[in-house]
Amino acid sequence: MTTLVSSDSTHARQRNEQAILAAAEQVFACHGYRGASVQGIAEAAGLPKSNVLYYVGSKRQLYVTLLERMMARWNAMLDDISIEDDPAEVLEAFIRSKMELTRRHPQGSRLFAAEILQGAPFLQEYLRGELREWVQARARVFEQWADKGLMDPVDPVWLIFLIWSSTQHYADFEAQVLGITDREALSETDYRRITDFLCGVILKGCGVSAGP
Amino acid sequence: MTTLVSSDSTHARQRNEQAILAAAEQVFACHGYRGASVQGIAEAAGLPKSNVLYYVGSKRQLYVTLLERMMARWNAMLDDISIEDDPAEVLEAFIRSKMELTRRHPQGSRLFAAEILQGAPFLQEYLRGELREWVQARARVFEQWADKGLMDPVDPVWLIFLIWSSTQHYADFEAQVLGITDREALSETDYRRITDFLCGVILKGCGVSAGP
DNA sequence: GTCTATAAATTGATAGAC
DNA sequence: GTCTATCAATTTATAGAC
Repeated sequence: MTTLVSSDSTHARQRNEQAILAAAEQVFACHGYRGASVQGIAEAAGLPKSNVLYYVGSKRQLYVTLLERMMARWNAMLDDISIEDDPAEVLEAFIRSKMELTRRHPQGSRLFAAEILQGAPFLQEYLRGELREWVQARARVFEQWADKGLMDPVDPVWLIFLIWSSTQHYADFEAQVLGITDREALSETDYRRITDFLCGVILKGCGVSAGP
Repeated sequence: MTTLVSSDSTHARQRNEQAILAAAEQVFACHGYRGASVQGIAEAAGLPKSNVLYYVGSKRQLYVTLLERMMARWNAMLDDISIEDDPAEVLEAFIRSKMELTRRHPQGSRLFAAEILQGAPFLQEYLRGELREWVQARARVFEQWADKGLMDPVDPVWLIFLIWSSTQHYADFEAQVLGITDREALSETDYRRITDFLCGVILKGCGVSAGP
């Protein structure tokens, strides 16, 4: 009995929470933390405002939950590398997985951008800790590749930022991309072509040739 | 007499308006249109809220004024090119002037990013009109260069987006860049090195060799 | 769990004293 | 020109009926 009831309410809870998270990601991405209103999120989720606050506690908690979900997606993308790996394979996989994150989670990507844009008040710790060490570990590998003549001696941190920025652009500046290219949306073919373009230019640009 | 008085008030007006514009650019860039409050802008400008509204009319007018100022800076950067020009020179000048815009006007660049992030409600017309034609005109020149074998046959629009995104990144994601590189600010030397890096990788990456 | 009502603070904007 | 006082609307959040 309790099982049946709690099963029903659990389903209702899960369904509502998912609707709220999706709606909130869109609204926070569009207007930033301060610009987003719980009212607006509730309307986008098709629920009364009170229900939204009942489920998520507060606007602040909701925002943190969304940031954490986006960080989890981001971390799932970051696999380890070593000097023995092939530079071309690693850089290409790097670009492709980052672009896939943009394509699959454009709202989350924009939410992340809005957070950084306001000075990253909620993500300072993550940026200066976890993420910084990840970047520096990769940078060291890139430098060793350059020492072995496998790629040009470019600054590895600027290279990582180049990959991040050029892929992130298609989420954050989607409105500009669509306006200039006169599209309603980017198709999977568009994404494939853009990714191929970025792989081609960036790999060639830092002197990495195709794998063995 | 009238001249003297109006001269004084004109100076006061100009001084206050400049303070308001600078403060508003910072606050709008940080929190977006909806997230910014006239109160917050007034505090940043060191003026009472009423005075801000007295000078600029309304929050909306202030925002539009700032967008127009940023568009003017942007347009001042966009010089014409033709098939006779040297691809290496043009692409390098393109990257350098865009990076200079980022360096000189980081707040304005972030304001622009926040506007696009929310779907460009105020800039739709500009994006689908003026800017789109400018991009397509350049794209045609790039294609003719590729036909003449002066550069690789890459999609010119994706190439323009690559240049825009990789330079814009150092304004929009400044908080991330500073956090990861453990800096307080980017120095002029940093900007020079990043610009050199981007010129090197992008020009080499699309098969453009150094000028004659 | 769901909803209405409401509290307490803040929003953009204006009126009017000085 | 500058400021205080104030408007109506909206903000986050909670209390309590059902």
